[in-house]
Amino acid sequence: MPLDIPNVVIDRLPLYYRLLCDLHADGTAVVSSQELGQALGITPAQIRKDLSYFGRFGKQGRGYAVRRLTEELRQILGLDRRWRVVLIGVGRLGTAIASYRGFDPQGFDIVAIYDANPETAGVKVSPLTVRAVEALAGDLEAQRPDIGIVAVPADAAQDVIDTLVRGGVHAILNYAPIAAHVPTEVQVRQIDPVLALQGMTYHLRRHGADERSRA
Amino acid sequence: MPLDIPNVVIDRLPLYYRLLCDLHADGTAVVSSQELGQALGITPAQIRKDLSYFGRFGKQGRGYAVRRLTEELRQILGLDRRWRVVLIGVGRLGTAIASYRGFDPQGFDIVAIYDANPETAGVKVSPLTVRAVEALAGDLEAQRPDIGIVAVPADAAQDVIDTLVRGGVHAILNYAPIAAHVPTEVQVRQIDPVLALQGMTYHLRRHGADERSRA
DNA sequence: CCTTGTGAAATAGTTCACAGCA
DNA sequence: TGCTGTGAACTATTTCACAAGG
Repeated sequence: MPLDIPNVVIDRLPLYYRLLCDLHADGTAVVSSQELGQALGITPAQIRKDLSYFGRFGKQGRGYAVRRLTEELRQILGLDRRWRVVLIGVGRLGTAIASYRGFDPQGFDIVAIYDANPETAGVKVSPLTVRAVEALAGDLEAQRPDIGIVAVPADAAQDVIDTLVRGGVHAILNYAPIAAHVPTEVQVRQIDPVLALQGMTYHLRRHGADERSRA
Repeated sequence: MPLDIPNVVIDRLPLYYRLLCDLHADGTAVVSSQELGQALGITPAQIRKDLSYFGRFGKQGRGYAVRRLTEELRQILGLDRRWRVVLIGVGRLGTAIASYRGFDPQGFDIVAIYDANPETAGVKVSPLTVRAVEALAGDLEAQRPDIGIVAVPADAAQDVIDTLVRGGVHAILNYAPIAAHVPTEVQVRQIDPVLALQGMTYHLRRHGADERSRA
């Protein structure tokens, strides 16, 4: 119902969802915001507030029914269906992504994989044959996938992203080290280990004195 | 000098730094906050404010000298030195990380790689031999690396992280799908494609009507 | 002109603290 | 008692808007 839910809230939901799935697998039936917070390093108040945007899922004095809340979050996040994913770029990283076992159980099906290198066109990952990237635009029209994963070199990435967007893809997971340009209605998430490392070295520096004194 | 710089600001700095490096490589000598913002999808005011936490690097009426600003950011982020990195987990993902060419030019040296699988102990990535994960704790004492990259399965990750922390590592890049528990003085960055995808499916759902009407 | 650097204003997000219910 | 759900208070972050300088 509510249309103006902060984006930070949305991005925490998958965290809650994953923990709840684990709890459910462990046989836990009820959990409090306190316990959830402890496990995730988030304050209980924040978790309660986040969930309250979507409804009243808890029972006072008890906590949240794990099964019920898992189901609600699955609905909210749109994980009650499967999503069709295309992967572009089948180098070492792309191959690792294509063969990652974590997507399928969460409802993400990689339905096609593409590479610009003509020598890479051939059977690669178990059920999928690598297609020429030139076929991407046409395939998008025919196949209408929901999500694109971009694992091509930086200098090819914006072109691939443009093709995906023109082909009607509204969600892109970008592993290429560029600031992707997309229309506002297209979701992008960036995965960039170098930026992550550089964000940490800032803190390491300011902390160097401590570290050295332990030597 | 200033000690209370918002963390969001720090995490944008690497973005600026990378763009400035690119501009420098292209021969651009001066750039305005306007232009930087355009390229990164960030408001010019935000960029000016972010930079102002660290000093006055611009010239009114002109903009920022690319070379100067790049140099300042390199200092600020601690990229004016090399950092020693250990990688734990040499499966498909770990192998892709170990052979990624993007770390070295940014000052990150992978100095050792570890795996729990005894069969994996042997020469793997060009200059490095995979070591048994049992050797990690001892090696940390001797080698004192700065950063750990964790690419092991979820159920092994917290143990590895504990070992890294006990061994004096203060920055961890975690690819394992768990909420890592570390003391506050240890930096952690999470790389989790499934969480990223799940954050996007929420938006895809709320947008489904548009998409279907195009069919 | 043009663009920075920056207080002040506005917005966004988090935490508090307590009423209400099992 | 124990815990949720939630306005209100607080804190953080972004944006505005303009003086000042080249």
